[in-house]
Amino acid sequence: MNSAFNVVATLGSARSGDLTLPHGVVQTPVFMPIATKGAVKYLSQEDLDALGPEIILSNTYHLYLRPGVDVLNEFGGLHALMNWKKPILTDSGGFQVFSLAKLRKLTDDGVTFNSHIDGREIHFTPELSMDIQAAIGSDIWMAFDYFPGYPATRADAQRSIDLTTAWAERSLNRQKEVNVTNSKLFGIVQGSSFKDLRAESAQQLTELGFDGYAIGGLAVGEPSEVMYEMIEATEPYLPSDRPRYLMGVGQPEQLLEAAKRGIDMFDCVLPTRNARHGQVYIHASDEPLVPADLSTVNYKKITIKAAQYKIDKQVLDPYCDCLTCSAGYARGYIRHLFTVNEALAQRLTTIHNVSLYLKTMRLIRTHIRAHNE
RNA sequence: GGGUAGGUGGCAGAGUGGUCAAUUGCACCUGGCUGUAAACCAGGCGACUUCGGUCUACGGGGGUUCGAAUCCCUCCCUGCCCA
Repeated sequence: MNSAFNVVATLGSARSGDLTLPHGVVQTPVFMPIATKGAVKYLSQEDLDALGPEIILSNTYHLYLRPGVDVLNEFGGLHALMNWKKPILTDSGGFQVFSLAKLRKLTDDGVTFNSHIDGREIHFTPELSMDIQAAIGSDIWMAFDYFPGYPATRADAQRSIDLTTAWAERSLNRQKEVNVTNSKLFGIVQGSSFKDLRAESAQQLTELGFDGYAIGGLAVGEPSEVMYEMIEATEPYLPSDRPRYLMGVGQPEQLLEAAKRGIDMFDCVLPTRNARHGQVYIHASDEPLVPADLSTVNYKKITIKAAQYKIDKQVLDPYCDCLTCSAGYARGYIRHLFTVNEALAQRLTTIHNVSLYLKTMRLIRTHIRAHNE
Protein backbone atom coordinates (compact mmCIF):
# COMPACT_ATOMS: atom_id res chain seq x y z
CA MET A 1 0.00 0.00 0.00
CA ASN A 2 1.46 3.33 -1.08
CA SER A 3 1.59 6.07 1.47
CA ALA A 4 1.11 9.60 0.21
CA PHE A 5 4.23 10.65 2.07
CA ASN A 6 7.52 8.80 2.04
CA VAL A 7 10.52 10.00 3.99
CA VAL A 8 13.49 9.21 1.77
CA ALA A 9 16.33 10.74 3.79
CA THR A 10 17.09 12.15 7.21
CA LEU A 11 19.86 14.27 8.68
CA GLY A 12 19.55 14.47 12.43
CA SER A 13 15.93 15.35 13.00
CA ALA A 14 15.65 16.89 9.54
CA ARG A 15 13.86 14.85 6.91
CA SER A 16 13.34 14.91 3.20
CA GLY A 17 10.43 13.14 1.63
CA ASP A 18 8.18 12.75 -1.36
CA LEU A 19 4.60 13.90 -0.93
CA THR A 20 2.29 12.46 -3.57
CA LEU A 21 -0.66 14.71 -4.40
CA PRO A 22 -3.32 14.70 -7.12
CA HIS A 23 -1.36 17.26 -9.16
CA GLY A 24 2.10 15.88 -8.66
CA VAL A 25 4.81 14.81 -6.28
CA VAL A 26 6.27 17.44 -3.98
CA GLN A 27 9.72 16.99 -2.53
CA THR A 28 10.12 18.21 1.04
CA PRO A 29 11.16 20.30 2.84
CA VAL A 30 9.26 22.70 0.67
CA PHE A 31 8.37 26.38 0.66
CA MET A 32 4.99 27.35 -0.71
CA PRO A 33 4.71 30.85 -2.18
CA ILE A 34 1.45 32.52 -1.28
CA ALA A 35 -1.29 33.17 -3.81
CA THR A 36 -4.05 34.16 -1.42
CA LYS A 37 -6.50 35.28 -4.06
CA GLY A 38 -5.35 33.00 -6.85
CA ALA A 39 -2.20 34.85 -7.86
CA VAL A 40 1.26 35.25 -6.46
CA LYS A 41 1.06 39.02 -6.40
CA TYR A 42 2.79 40.59 -9.41
CA LEU A 43 3.75 37.27 -11.02
CA SER A 44 2.37 35.69 -14.17
CA GLN A 45 2.10 31.93 -14.64
CA GLU A 46 5.14 32.26 -16.90
CA ASP A 47 7.08 33.87 -14.07
CA LEU A 48 5.99 31.04 -11.78
CA ASP A 49 6.99 28.42 -14.32
CA ALA A 50 10.45 29.96 -14.46
CA LEU A 51 10.71 30.07 -10.67
CA GLY A 52 9.47 26.52 -10.36
CA PRO A 53 7.69 26.32 -7.00
CA GLU A 54 6.50 22.77 -6.35
CA ILE A 55 3.28 23.91 -4.71
CA ILE A 56 1.54 27.17 -3.93
CA LEU A 57 -0.88 28.25 -1.22
CA SER A 58 -4.22 29.92 -1.64
CA ASN A 59 -6.97 30.99 0.72
CA THR A 60 -10.46 29.58 1.16
CA TYR A 61 -12.01 32.68 2.70
CA HIS A 62 -10.68 35.06 0.07
CA LEU A 63 -11.70 32.85 -2.84
CA TYR A 64 -15.12 32.35 -1.30
CA LEU A 65 -15.69 36.11 -1.36
CA ARG A 66 -14.30 36.46 -4.86
CA PRO A 67 -14.66 34.88 -7.33
CA GLY A 68 -17.05 32.73 -5.30
CA VAL A 69 -18.05 29.09 -5.44
CA ASP A 70 -20.19 29.54 -8.57
CA VAL A 71 -17.28 30.74 -10.65
CA LEU A 72 -14.96 28.09 -9.19
CA ASN A 73 -17.49 25.40 -10.07
CA GLU A 74 -18.00 26.86 -13.53
CA PHE A 75 -14.27 26.62 -14.21
CA GLY A 76 -13.95 23.27 -12.51
CA GLY A 77 -11.72 24.51 -9.71
CA LEU A 78 -8.85 26.86 -9.03
CA HIS A 79 -6.28 24.95 -11.09
CA ALA A 80 -8.30 25.54 -14.23
CA LEU A 81 -9.15 29.11 -13.30
CA MET A 82 -5.48 29.97 -12.74
CA ASN A 83 -4.08 27.73 -15.43
CA TRP A 84 -1.84 26.25 -12.75
CA LYS A 85 -0.95 22.57 -13.15
CA LYS A 86 0.91 21.75 -9.97
CA PRO A 87 -0.38 21.19 -6.44
CA ILE A 88 -2.22 23.81 -4.41
CA LEU A 89 -2.73 23.95 -0.66
CA THR A 90 -5.60 26.01 0.67
CA ASP A 91 -5.72 27.54 4.10
CA SER A 92 -9.13 27.04 5.64
CA GLY A 93 -9.97 30.62 6.54
CA GLY A 94 -9.15 29.91 10.16
CA PHE A 95 -6.40 32.49 10.21
CA GLN A 96 -8.85 35.14 9.02
CA VAL A 97 -10.73 34.52 12.27
CA PHE A 98 -7.70 36.16 13.79
CA SER A 99 -6.61 38.68 11.16
CA LEU A 100 -10.13 40.00 10.65
CA ALA A 101 -10.86 39.84 14.36
CA LYS A 102 -12.47 43.27 14.43
CA LEU A 103 -15.09 42.08 11.98
CA ARG A 104 -16.15 38.87 13.64
CA LYS A 105 -18.29 37.10 16.18
CA LEU A 106 -17.13 33.73 17.47
CA THR A 107 -19.34 30.83 18.61
CA ASP A 108 -18.83 27.12 19.05
CA ASP A 109 -20.55 26.58 15.73
CA GLY A 110 -18.17 28.82 13.79
CA VAL A 111 -17.39 32.42 13.06
CA THR A 112 -19.59 35.19 11.78
CA PHE A 113 -17.63 37.72 9.76
CA ASN A 114 -18.49 40.95 8.19
CA SER A 115 -16.88 40.68 4.79
CA HIS A 116 -13.91 42.99 4.46
CA ILE A 117 -15.04 43.57 0.87
CA ASP A 118 -18.60 44.75 1.21
CA GLY A 119 -19.48 44.32 4.88
CA ARG A 120 -22.12 41.62 4.37
CA GLU A 121 -22.42 39.03 7.09
CA ILE A 122 -20.87 35.63 6.46
CA HIS A 123 -21.18 32.62 8.74
CA PHE A 124 -18.06 30.51 8.39
CA THR A 125 -18.02 26.95 9.73
CA PRO A 126 -15.79 23.90 9.35
CA GLU A 127 -18.40 22.44 6.99
CA LEU A 128 -18.52 25.55 4.82
CA SER A 129 -14.73 25.68 4.69
CA MET A 130 -14.61 22.08 3.44
CA ASP A 131 -17.32 22.74 0.87
CA ILE A 132 -15.43 25.73 -0.48
CA GLN A 133 -12.15 23.81 -0.57
CA ALA A 134 -13.97 21.12 -2.52
CA ALA A 135 -15.03 23.73 -5.06
CA ILE A 136 -11.48 25.03 -5.19
CA GLY A 137 -10.26 21.50 -5.76
CA SER A 138 -6.99 22.06 -3.94
CA ASP A 139 -4.59 19.16 -3.32
CA ILE A 140 -4.31 19.83 0.39
CA TRP A 141 -7.13 21.18 2.48
CA MET A 142 -6.66 22.63 5.90
CA ALA A 143 -9.02 21.93 8.77
CA PHE A 144 -10.88 24.96 10.07
CA ASP A 145 -9.03 26.01 13.22
CA TYR A 146 -9.10 28.71 15.84
CA PHE A 147 -6.03 30.81 16.59
CA PRO A 148 -6.55 33.06 19.63
CA GLY A 149 -3.85 35.64 18.85
CA TYR A 150 -0.66 36.39 20.71
CA PRO A 151 -0.04 36.59 23.54
CA ALA A 152 -2.77 34.29 24.82
CA THR A 153 -3.65 33.32 28.37
CA ARG A 154 -3.70 29.66 29.28
CA ALA A 155 -7.49 29.79 29.25
CA ASP A 156 -7.48 31.27 25.75
CA ALA A 157 -4.99 28.64 24.61
CA GLN A 158 -7.08 25.86 26.15
CA ARG A 159 -10.17 27.16 24.39
CA SER A 160 -8.24 27.38 21.12
CA ILE A 161 -7.29 23.70 21.21
CA ASP A 162 -10.74 22.61 22.38
CA LEU A 163 -12.41 24.51 19.58
CA THR A 164 -9.75 23.51 17.07
CA THR A 165 -10.12 19.82 17.89
CA ALA A 166 -13.92 19.97 17.70
CA TRP A 167 -13.73 21.82 14.40
CA ALA A 168 -11.04 19.42 13.15
CA GLU A 169 -13.38 16.49 13.68
CA ARG A 170 -16.19 18.28 11.88
CA SER A 171 -13.78 19.20 9.08
CA LEU A 172 -12.76 15.56 8.77
CA ASN A 173 -16.34 14.32 8.68
CA ARG A 174 -17.39 16.82 6.06
CA GLN A 175 -14.28 16.29 3.98
CA LYS A 176 -15.06 12.59 3.72
CA GLU A 177 -18.45 13.48 2.23
CA VAL A 178 -17.41 16.12 -0.25
CA ASN A 179 -13.89 15.12 -1.28
CA VAL A 180 -14.09 13.68 -4.78
CA THR A 181 -10.60 14.61 -5.91
CA ASN A 182 -8.51 12.53 -3.50
CA SER A 183 -7.46 15.72 -1.77
CA LYS A 184 -5.54 15.51 1.50
CA LEU A 185 -6.68 17.07 4.75
CA PHE A 186 -4.32 18.46 7.37
CA GLY A 187 -5.17 19.14 11.00
CA ILE A 188 -3.77 22.19 12.75
CA VAL A 189 -2.09 22.11 16.15
CA GLN A 190 -2.74 25.08 18.44
CA GLY A 191 -1.84 25.71 22.09
CA SER A 192 -0.10 29.08 21.99
CA SER A 193 3.12 29.08 24.03
CA PHE A 194 2.15 26.21 26.34
CA LYS A 195 4.15 23.07 25.66
CA ASP A 196 1.69 20.71 27.33
CA LEU A 197 -1.21 22.20 25.38
CA ARG A 198 0.74 21.87 22.14
CA ALA A 199 1.34 18.21 22.97
CA GLU A 200 -2.29 17.70 23.92
CA SER A 201 -3.48 19.33 20.71
CA ALA A 202 -1.13 17.17 18.62
CA GLN A 203 -2.35 14.01 20.34
CA GLN A 204 -6.00 14.87 19.87
CA LEU A 205 -5.51 15.53 16.17
CA THR A 206 -3.39 12.44 15.66
CA GLU A 207 -6.13 10.37 17.25
CA LEU A 208 -8.58 11.74 14.69
CA GLY A 209 -6.13 10.87 11.94
CA PHE A 210 -5.13 13.36 9.26
CA ASP A 211 -3.05 13.15 6.08
CA GLY A 212 -0.69 15.69 7.52
CA TYR A 213 -0.30 17.98 10.53
CA ALA A 214 0.24 21.69 10.66
CA ILE A 215 1.59 23.70 13.55
CA GLY A 216 -0.32 26.95 13.64
CA GLY A 217 -0.29 30.04 15.76
CA LEU A 218 3.46 30.58 15.73
CA ALA A 219 5.66 33.38 14.41
CA VAL A 220 3.07 35.85 15.58
CA GLY A 221 5.25 38.00 17.81
CA GLU A 222 6.94 35.52 20.12
CA PRO A 223 10.75 35.17 20.12
CA SER A 224 12.15 32.64 17.66
CA GLU A 225 13.41 30.54 20.57
CA VAL A 226 9.87 30.14 21.87
CA MET A 227 8.74 29.07 18.43
CA TYR A 228 11.49 26.44 18.26
CA GLU A 229 10.54 25.19 21.72
CA MET A 230 6.94 24.80 20.64
CA ILE A 231 8.00 22.84 17.56
CA GLU A 232 10.12 20.59 19.77
CA ALA A 233 7.22 20.13 22.18
CA THR A 234 4.87 19.17 19.36
CA GLU A 235 6.98 17.10 17.00
CA PRO A 236 7.22 13.93 19.15
CA TYR A 237 3.44 13.59 19.14
CA LEU A 238 3.07 13.77 15.39
CA PRO A 239 3.30 10.57 13.34
CA SER A 240 6.63 10.50 11.54
CA ASP A 241 5.09 9.13 8.36
CA ARG A 242 2.96 12.22 7.82
CA PRO A 243 4.14 15.63 6.64
CA ARG A 244 4.44 18.44 9.17
CA TYR A 245 3.65 21.95 8.06
CA LEU A 246 4.74 25.02 10.02
CA MET A 247 2.21 27.65 9.05
CA GLY A 248 3.22 31.18 8.19
CA VAL A 249 6.96 30.82 8.78
CA GLY A 250 9.16 32.68 8.20
CA GLN A 251 12.58 34.32 7.94
CA PRO A 252 15.11 32.17 6.04
CA GLU A 253 16.97 31.11 9.18
CA GLN A 254 13.64 30.17 10.79
CA LEU A 255 12.91 27.85 7.88
CA LEU A 256 16.28 26.20 8.34
CA GLU A 257 15.94 25.86 12.11
CA ALA A 258 12.44 24.44 11.77
CA ALA A 259 13.51 22.02 9.05
CA LYS A 260 16.26 20.82 11.38
CA ARG A 261 13.52 20.10 13.91
CA GLY A 262 11.56 17.92 11.50
CA ILE A 263 9.29 20.36 9.66
CA ASP A 264 8.52 19.49 6.04
CA MET A 265 6.44 22.36 4.71
CA PHE A 266 6.37 26.14 5.00
CA ASP A 267 4.60 29.18 3.67
CA CYS A 268 5.12 32.84 4.37
CA VAL A 269 4.16 36.24 3.01
CA LEU A 270 7.57 37.72 3.78
CA PRO A 271 9.33 37.12 0.47
CA THR A 272 6.41 38.45 -1.54
CA ARG A 273 5.20 41.23 0.73
CA ASN A 274 8.68 42.48 1.53
CA ALA A 275 9.51 42.46 -2.16
CA ARG A 276 6.57 44.76 -2.79
CA HIS A 277 7.69 47.00 0.03
CA GLY A 278 11.26 47.27 -1.22
CA GLN A 279 12.99 44.80 1.09
CA VAL A 280 15.14 42.31 -0.73
CA TYR A 281 16.81 39.13 0.51
CA ILE A 282 20.23 38.65 -1.07
CA HIS A 283 23.28 36.43 -0.63
CA ALA A 284 25.50 37.88 2.09
CA SER A 285 28.66 36.74 0.26
CA ASP A 286 29.90 34.32 -2.35
CA GLU A 287 29.69 31.48 0.19
CA PRO A 288 26.95 28.89 -0.44
CA LEU A 289 23.50 30.12 0.55
CA VAL A 290 23.05 27.03 2.71
CA PRO A 291 26.20 25.03 3.58
CA ALA A 292 26.12 21.23 3.65
CA ASP A 293 26.14 21.15 7.45
CA LEU A 294 22.92 23.19 7.52
CA SER A 295 24.54 25.61 9.96
CA THR A 296 23.18 28.84 8.57
CA VAL A 297 21.50 30.69 5.75
CA ASN A 298 24.06 33.01 4.24
CA TYR A 299 21.77 35.92 3.42
CA LYS A 300 21.06 39.52 4.33
CA LYS A 301 18.12 41.81 3.86
CA ILE A 302 18.52 45.15 2.12
CA THR A 303 16.16 48.09 1.63
CA ILE A 304 16.51 48.65 -2.08
CA LYS A 305 14.54 51.91 -1.83
CA ALA A 306 17.28 53.44 0.34
CA ALA A 307 19.21 56.41 -1.01
CA GLN A 308 22.49 54.49 -0.79
CA TYR A 309 21.46 52.48 -3.88
CA LYS A 310 20.67 55.52 -6.03
CA ILE A 311 23.69 55.14 -8.28
CA ASP A 312 24.52 51.49 -7.49
CA LYS A 313 25.21 49.80 -10.82
CA GLN A 314 25.55 46.34 -9.28
CA VAL A 315 23.08 43.63 -10.16
CA LEU A 316 20.45 43.24 -7.41
CA ASP A 317 22.17 40.12 -6.07
CA PRO A 318 25.50 39.29 -7.77
CA TYR A 319 25.35 35.72 -6.50
CA CYS A 320 21.85 34.98 -7.77
CA ASP A 321 20.74 33.40 -11.02
CA CYS A 322 17.05 34.32 -10.90
CA LEU A 323 15.31 35.97 -13.85
CA THR A 324 15.83 39.44 -12.39
CA CYS A 325 19.50 39.05 -11.57
CA SER A 326 20.52 37.06 -14.63
CA ALA A 327 18.87 39.72 -16.79
CA GLY A 328 21.22 42.22 -15.18
CA TYR A 329 18.84 44.70 -13.55
CA ALA A 330 20.93 47.13 -11.49
CA ARG A 331 20.11 48.14 -7.93
CA GLY A 332 20.00 51.78 -8.97
CA TYR A 333 17.43 50.98 -11.62
CA ILE A 334 15.21 48.97 -9.28
CA ARG A 335 15.41 51.76 -6.71
CA HIS A 336 14.38 54.17 -9.44
CA LEU A 337 11.41 51.98 -10.34
CA PHE A 338 10.26 52.06 -6.72
CA THR A 339 10.75 55.82 -6.60
CA VAL A 340 8.56 56.41 -9.64
CA ASN A 341 6.11 53.73 -8.56
CA GLU A 342 6.46 51.48 -11.58
CA ALA A 343 4.97 47.99 -11.13
CA LEU A 344 8.06 46.47 -12.68
CA ALA A 345 9.84 47.18 -9.39
CA GLN A 346 7.54 44.87 -7.47
CA ARG A 347 7.68 42.20 -10.12
CA LEU A 348 11.47 42.13 -10.28
CA THR A 349 11.90 42.02 -6.50
CA THR A 350 9.14 39.44 -6.04
CA ILE A 351 10.79 37.17 -8.59
CA HIS A 352 14.09 37.56 -6.81
CA ASN A 353 12.84 37.04 -3.24
CA VAL A 354 10.75 34.01 -4.13
CA SER A 355 13.72 32.62 -6.02
CA LEU A 356 15.97 32.99 -2.99
CA TYR A 357 13.43 31.32 -0.72
CA LEU A 358 12.97 28.43 -3.12
CA LYS A 359 16.72 28.10 -3.48
CA THR A 360 17.14 28.02 0.29
CA MET A 361 14.70 25.12 0.55
CA ARG A 362 16.14 23.33 -2.45
CA LEU A 363 19.60 23.43 -0.87
CA ILE A 364 18.31 22.21 2.49
CA ARG A 365 16.56 19.35 0.67
CA THR A 366 19.60 18.53 -1.41
CA HIS A 367 21.89 18.44 1.60
CA ILE A 368 19.55 16.16 3.54
CA ARG A 369 19.23 13.81 0.60
CA ALA A 370 22.96 13.84 -0.16
CA HIS A 371 23.66 12.82 3.38
CA ASN A 372 21.77 9.57 2.97
CA GLU A 373 23.35 8.42 -0.24
C1' G B 1 0.72 104.79 -16.00
C1' G B 2 -4.02 103.54 -12.93
C1' G B 3 -6.53 99.77 -10.12
C1' U B 4 -6.51 95.18 -7.65
C1' A B 5 -4.90 90.47 -5.46
C1' G B 6 -0.79 88.45 -3.45
C1' G B 7 4.53 87.20 -1.75
C1' U B 8 4.88 81.43 4.33
C1' G B 9 9.69 75.79 5.15
C1' G B 10 12.12 71.59 -1.58
C1' C B 11 6.97 72.37 -3.97
C1' A B 12 1.68 73.26 -3.28
C1' G B 13 -1.03 75.55 0.33
C1' A B 14 -3.26 76.77 5.73
C1' G B 15 -2.64 80.29 9.51
C1' U B 16 -4.12 86.33 9.89
C1' G B 17 -1.62 89.69 17.50
C1' G B 18 0.28 85.24 22.16
C1' U B 19 -1.29 77.96 22.77
C1' C B 20 3.64 79.00 15.72
C1' A B 21 9.74 76.24 14.48
C1' A B 22 4.49 77.28 11.99
C1' U B 23 -2.03 72.60 10.09
C1' U B 24 -2.19 69.56 5.76
C1' G B 25 -0.74 67.26 1.08
C1' C B 26 3.26 66.01 -2.19
C1' A B 27 8.40 65.14 -2.47
C1' C B 28 12.46 63.43 0.40
C1' C B 29 14.88 60.25 4.50
C1' U B 30 14.85 55.86 7.93
C1' G B 31 12.55 51.65 9.52
C1' G B 32 8.80 47.65 10.15
C1' C B 33 6.04 43.81 7.88
C1' U B 34 5.94 35.94 9.50
C1' G B 35 -1.21 30.42 7.62
C1' U B 36 -1.74 38.60 2.93
C1' A B 37 -8.26 43.68 4.49
C1' A B 38 -0.88 45.31 3.09
C1' A B 39 1.98 48.82 -4.38
C1' C B 40 0.92 48.96 3.12
C1' C B 41 2.12 51.01 7.88
C1' A B 42 5.12 53.82 11.42
C1' G B 43 8.59 57.57 12.46
C1' G B 44 11.62 61.73 10.72
C1' C B 45 12.01 66.10 7.72
C1' G B 46 15.60 74.77 9.93
C1' A B 47 20.45 74.74 12.82
C1' C B 48 22.86 73.57 17.37
C1' U B 49 22.08 70.87 21.93
C1' U B 50 24.83 68.60 28.28
C1' C B 51 17.88 66.86 25.16
C1' G B 52 16.24 71.17 29.55
C1' G B 53 16.58 74.18 25.91
C1' U B 54 19.28 77.93 22.65
C1' C B 55 19.50 80.43 18.05
C1' U B 56 17.84 81.77 13.04
C1' A B 57 13.18 81.93 10.39
C1' C B 58 7.00 83.39 7.25
C1' G B 59 10.01 88.81 0.22
C1' G B 60 13.87 93.28 2.11
C1' G B 61 14.19 97.36 5.60
C1' G B 62 11.90 100.15 9.47
C1' G B 63 7.98 100.78 13.16
C1' U B 64 3.66 99.75 16.82
C1' U B 65 3.19 96.22 20.98
C1' C B 66 4.83 93.10 27.09
C1' G B 67 4.45 89.96 22.55
C1' A B 68 4.14 90.13 15.13
C1' A B 69 3.98 85.13 9.95
C1' U B 70 -0.29 87.98 11.63
C1' C B 71 -1.09 95.48 12.61
C1' C B 72 1.39 100.20 10.31
C1' C B 73 5.12 102.67 6.84
C1' U B 74 8.38 101.95 2.89
C1' C B 75 11.00 99.37 -0.89
C1' C B 76 11.35 95.09 -4.14
C1' C B 77 8.85 91.23 -6.81
C1' U B 78 4.54 88.39 -9.04
C1' G B 79 -0.61 87.53 -11.03
C1' C B 80 -5.03 89.76 -12.98
C1' C B 81 -8.01 94.01 -14.93
C1' C B 82 -8.06 98.94 -17.26
C1' A B 83 -5.19 102.39 -20.30
